Amino acid sequence: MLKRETQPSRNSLGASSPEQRIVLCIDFDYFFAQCEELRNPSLKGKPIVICVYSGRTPTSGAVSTANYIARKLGVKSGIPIVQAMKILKDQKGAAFIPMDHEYYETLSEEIMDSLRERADSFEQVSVDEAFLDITARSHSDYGNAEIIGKEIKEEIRERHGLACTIGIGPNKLVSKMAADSAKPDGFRIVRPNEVEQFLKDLPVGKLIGIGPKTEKTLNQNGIKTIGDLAVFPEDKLSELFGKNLGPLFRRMARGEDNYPVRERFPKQFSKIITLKENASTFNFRDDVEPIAKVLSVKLNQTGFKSKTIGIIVITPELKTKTRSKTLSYPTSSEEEIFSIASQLFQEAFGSQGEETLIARRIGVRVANFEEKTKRVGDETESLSKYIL
DNA sequence: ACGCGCGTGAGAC
DNA sequence: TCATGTCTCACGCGCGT
Ligand SMILES: Nc1ncnc2c1ncn2[C@H]1C[C@H](O)[C@@H](COP(=O)(O)OP(=O)(O)OP(=O)(O)O)O1
Ligand SMILES: [Mg+2]
Repeated sequence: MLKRETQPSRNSLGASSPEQRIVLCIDFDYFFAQCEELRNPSLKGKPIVICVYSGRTPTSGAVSTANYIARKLGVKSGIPIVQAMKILKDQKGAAFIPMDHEYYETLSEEIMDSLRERADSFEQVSVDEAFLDITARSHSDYGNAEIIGKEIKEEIRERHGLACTIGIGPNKLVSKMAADSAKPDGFRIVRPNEVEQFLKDLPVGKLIGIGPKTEKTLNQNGIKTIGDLAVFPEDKLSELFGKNLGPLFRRMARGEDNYPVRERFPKQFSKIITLKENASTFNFRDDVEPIAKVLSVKLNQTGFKSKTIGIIVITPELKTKTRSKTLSYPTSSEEEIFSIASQLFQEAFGSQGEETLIARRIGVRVANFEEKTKRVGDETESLSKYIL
């Protein structure tokens, strides 16, 4: 019962008519865990859990990712480490490895650099994921796109030793969903005339941007599949999700997405730590200063300065509270970040009186960047990452 | 009406 | 039965212009 699938554009072939793009999405398989296998091949065949230890107790923390052997048993991103330990307690040789983000970042950069050369335009979405616009070099031909995609996949395996999954489609949204449907070690093309069939029977929650909260609301309104969402009255959706998000969801359900593949630049940096014990007051020099230092160094290394400095407090109930302050000038100074963050913490925890805010985790954020040196074509603000 | 600053919430990785 | 860390975007509100 779906209707159309793309939106403007009729033309075929030739240059870059608005929606004859071909977009490739590449996503490395169980990335952090696969990186660990790469430097320690004896791990292969065993369950691997990449852990973010918070330092609260020796085992407290969460799982960053797990390889597919562990995943089959129920270990996945975000669950408590102890829960993963319980799941794997009878598995011989299960490996719990502390996250080594720098190492993964290094491998990622090497691969991303080689990918960038293979695209008309390139967008790195995360440490293990990127979009390549390959419209021109495939001449808008999916046969050519298939050849290019398979070349890339094998090149990464041969040159870098990593398995990845590639999805190809008429836009970022579809290419990403194609990749999601094919992992691990997969390759999938969804052509424009296949988009509707591809999407229609998937649960709405599989749509990028529809998380647990939105899915629940949709389900309560009888919307179970992406196909349901695609034909649900637009005004009702606007009522439920607002006049922008409602229609947006509907367009996404139709596989429509005009958002260009373009380089991204960071807009904020933050650092959050978990306190050894919950606290409503703490030693700024011990807790806040090192955070300010890290952020200052990062700003200086990347050549950004920020006008907005904020703090983040996560309560024992895991609610997030934030306070922020915008300066009339941009800064990267450690002292300044430290001093403003401290002020905001004082304020938030009520220097005197006030109800007592209790923190489980605290953090600092810098945002509102101005570039120190040059600036490249940063552009507009817009709706979601995936649609016009 | 618009842009900005601020706080919150949702989502992705 | 414990719940990381980092980032992006949307929304709603108040405010000044
Ligand atoms: N909730 C999280 N907390 C911390 N780190 C995360 C989280 N989710 C993902 N990551 C990190 C670890 C992942 O290896 C990496 C890439 O994420 P993602 O592509 O979603 O999973 P993955 O690469 O491990 O598995 P796969 O892509 O095969 O499903 O980002
Ligand atoms: Mg991945």
